[in-house]
Amino acid sequence: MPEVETIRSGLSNLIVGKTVKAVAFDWPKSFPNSPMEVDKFLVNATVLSVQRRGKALLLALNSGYSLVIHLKMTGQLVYRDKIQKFGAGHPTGSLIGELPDKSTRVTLEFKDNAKLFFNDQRKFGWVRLMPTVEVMNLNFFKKIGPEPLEPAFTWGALKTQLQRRPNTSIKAALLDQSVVAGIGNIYADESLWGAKLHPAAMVKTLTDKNIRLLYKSIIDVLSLSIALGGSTDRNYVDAEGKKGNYLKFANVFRRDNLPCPRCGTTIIKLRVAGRGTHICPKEQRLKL
DNA sequence: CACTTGACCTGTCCGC
DNA sequence: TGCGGACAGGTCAAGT
Repeated sequence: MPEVETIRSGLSNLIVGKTVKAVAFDWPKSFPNSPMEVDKFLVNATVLSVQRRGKALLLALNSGYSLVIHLKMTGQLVYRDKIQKFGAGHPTGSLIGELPDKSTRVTLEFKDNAKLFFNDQRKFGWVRLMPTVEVMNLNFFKKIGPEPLEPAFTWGALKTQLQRRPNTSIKAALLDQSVVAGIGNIYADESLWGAKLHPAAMVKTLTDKNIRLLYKSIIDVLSLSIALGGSTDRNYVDAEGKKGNYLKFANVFRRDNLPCPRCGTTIIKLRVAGRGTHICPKEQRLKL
């Protein structure tokens, strides 16, 4: 979510008010709309806003339609102005080369000749054009949980949401977007380390104290990552093509065989909820 | 119903 | 070098 939020704020400054001139796309799973729909509701439409819900982006258009975008693991949304320069010498400092490249699935061209590229190496992500009033009817949004950085998300709200998954591991629960929106594998590991909880601990075994600490940890971790422009594990870049800086400050994620920043114990990697998981084995104990 | 496992894709890295 | 297998930030369908 911090990565998507970073893209959202960047794109908001770059494309709101711009009008689409042309659209190129060729991979139906990445962009399933027909050329007819695109001509009618996207070409000549002006971007009204760029919003985020969970890990999805919503670009509202003045045609009554919206572009809904999910980047999944390797998606990128990179903006290039009309000059089409790139690399370290460019004012934006983009680390992505010339676009489009082999991973480009969708290109939006604006009337001022600026372009927005949707790149996605693994083709898991998607862009979808649909009526704005129907967006929240997508299953993805119908079952999505609370936004962790909204004021309504209190520790009690976290407890209530967790009680919906009592018999699963706390890691699986945190990754479940219907429990809390926006926590992915990196932030689940970092939040659990912050709260000194073992990721395989059953949700129903957590105490109120555990949940309060976890709540604070989630908010701290997500807020810090947004402040640092998100995490670049491999593919992630922001709307200007720049990498995020959070992983330099991560405590456990991808730090197996390195010392725990709190106690010095060697961090280990295990598999929980089918995902690579990093913990301090001394501080994050599985109570029996 | 609650929960877990594979599938969706491409690319990279590691061991033989 | 080459090849096979495991793994990668997420979600969904199908399985138990």
